[in-house]
Amino acid sequence: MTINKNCIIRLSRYKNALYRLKNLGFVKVFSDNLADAVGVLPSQVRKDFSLFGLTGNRRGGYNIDELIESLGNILGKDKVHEVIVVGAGNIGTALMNYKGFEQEGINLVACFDIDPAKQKKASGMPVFPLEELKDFVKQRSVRIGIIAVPDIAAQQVLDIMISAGIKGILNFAPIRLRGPEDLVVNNINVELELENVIYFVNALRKTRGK
Amino acid sequence: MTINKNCIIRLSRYKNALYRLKNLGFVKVFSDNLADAVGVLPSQVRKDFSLFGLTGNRRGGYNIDELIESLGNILGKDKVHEVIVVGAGNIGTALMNYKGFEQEGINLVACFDIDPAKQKKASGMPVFPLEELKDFVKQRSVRIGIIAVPDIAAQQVLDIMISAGIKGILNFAPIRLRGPEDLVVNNINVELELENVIYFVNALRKTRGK
DNA sequence: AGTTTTTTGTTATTTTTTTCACAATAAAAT
DNA sequence: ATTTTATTGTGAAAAAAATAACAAAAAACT
Ligand SMILES: NC(=O)c1ccc[n+]([C@@H]2O[C@H](COP(=O)([O-])OP(=O)(O)OC[C@H]3O[C@@H](n4cnc5c(N)ncnc54)[C@H](O)[C@@H]3O)[C@@H](O)[C@H]2O)c1
Ligand SMILES: NC(=O)c1ccc[n+]([C@@H]2O[C@H](COP(=O)([O-])OP(=O)(O)OC[C@H]3O[C@@H](n4cnc5c(N)ncnc54)[C@H](O)[C@@H]3O)[C@@H](O)[C@H]2O)c1
Repeated sequence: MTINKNCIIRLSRYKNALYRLKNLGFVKVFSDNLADAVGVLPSQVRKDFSLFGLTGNRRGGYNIDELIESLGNILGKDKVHEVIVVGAGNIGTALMNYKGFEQEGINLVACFDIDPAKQKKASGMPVFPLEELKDFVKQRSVRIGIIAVPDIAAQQVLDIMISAGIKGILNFAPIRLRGPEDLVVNNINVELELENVIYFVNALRKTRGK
Repeated sequence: MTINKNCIIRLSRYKNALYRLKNLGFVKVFSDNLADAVGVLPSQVRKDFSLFGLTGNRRGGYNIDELIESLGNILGKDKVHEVIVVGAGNIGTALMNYKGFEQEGINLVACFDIDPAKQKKASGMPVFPLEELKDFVKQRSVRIGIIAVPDIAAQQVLDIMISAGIKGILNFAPIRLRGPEDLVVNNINVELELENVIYFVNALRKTRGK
């Protein structure tokens, strides 16, 4: 059983689909419902579940509440996770304003920036000077951080975060970050994804005529 | 030769790494330099290049300028691509303010929103009423669009975009979009990525003791 | 009660992707 | 001019992931 990023991503998607099905009033679900909701094959759903010992009833499908609970446990939804943001620019501000994290047990607790003009402690989420990051993270044992600073600053910010005890990073800077082997880094590169969409639109136009 | 999303993503990464190397004054590059910059094995780099007929010189590596040009052609960097944004909220505004797209030949030309309070034609990028999307897109033959509206509105917005002629989507709404087979959709799901980071941080803590 | 139908859970198969391995070759060194 | 060294380009091998296949089991039906 190899822990595979795509597999965990699928678990999150199953969980989100289950929330929706539950809201729609469903009580049980079959692997092909989930497959359809997420865009994979039913055998993939059952394979993923099997990997984590998630079981249903033959001919009876899966109980949605139980499945949500089990997936929640696997994905760490049983506790609230505190997360810091570094960089109070366009992206950092968008994240701080976003209301959707709370329901997922993700709690953005503070932001840090080098620009004094961005710093504010009054209303909304506090934005502290970068120098205060280390103490804050250590004191509150924050493990997860988001990097939303320009690419040239990203590695240096990461190094500070690592020294403070951060173990997992969501990185928006379009640069490959270097860190110890046990550091978890997921990258979101908007330009790359757009460029990729453009490539495939062109590629399809070429192959499918017109 | 199967066109594979990850492979194209790697081509973009190689291209970005080459920009940096060029700025640093390098003229030629070896597969292991690129591999290191991007975080893959040298054989992967050569395999990718081989798939697209990109060649270098045995023992001489690759000429950076030539490689940038070739990758640029493959990735459609020879022309400027017009892109529209739908949803002038947190994410939409962050994207509109972002200066980095221009250098990549990506031109965000307009935004559309249903909320009259968000609409403005004066300074900066124009934000038009949603009803004007179809005409705008048809008239300018825009092919690519970004969805930055709440999840409940995303599918309905997509349908409008498709009817207007949009062929490729970058979607920020945490929902699976349905469209015709030849529609290209890349999703950016920030919560999912964060949840994933959290999972692996916890998983590592469990396996590696402490 | 027995038969049919449906859906799981898991093993086997296939496909895809990555990695290896090495001959071909060009530059550098002798 | 010959030898050594370094690096590509690609076909073969290995690894990983996805898909299919199907026996086991449980519900529904007769
Ligand atoms: N905004 C977008 O839509 C977008 C799109 C694609 C990629 N990105 C990437 O996301 C990242 C953030 O983009 P943005 O548009 O929010 O940038 P931004 O310039 O709006 O904000 C960056 C913030 O980081 C702060 N900062 C700079 N150096 C710092 C440091 N060493 N420590 C702490 N704070 C520091 C700045 O003061 C600023 O507030 C960038 O790497 C960018 O390339 C953004
Ligand atoms: N902001 C974030 O950091 C963040 C994080 C994770 C996911 N997301 C996702 O990104 C999307 C956008 O998030 P946001 O924070 O920018 O939302 P937002 O609420 O700030 O903005 C949404 C905008 O879309 C507009 N809108 C609503 N329905 C519309 C319609 N039918 N047609 C056109 N415009 C419409 C609204 O008027 C608003 O301006 C959402 O799907 C959200 O779940 C955002």
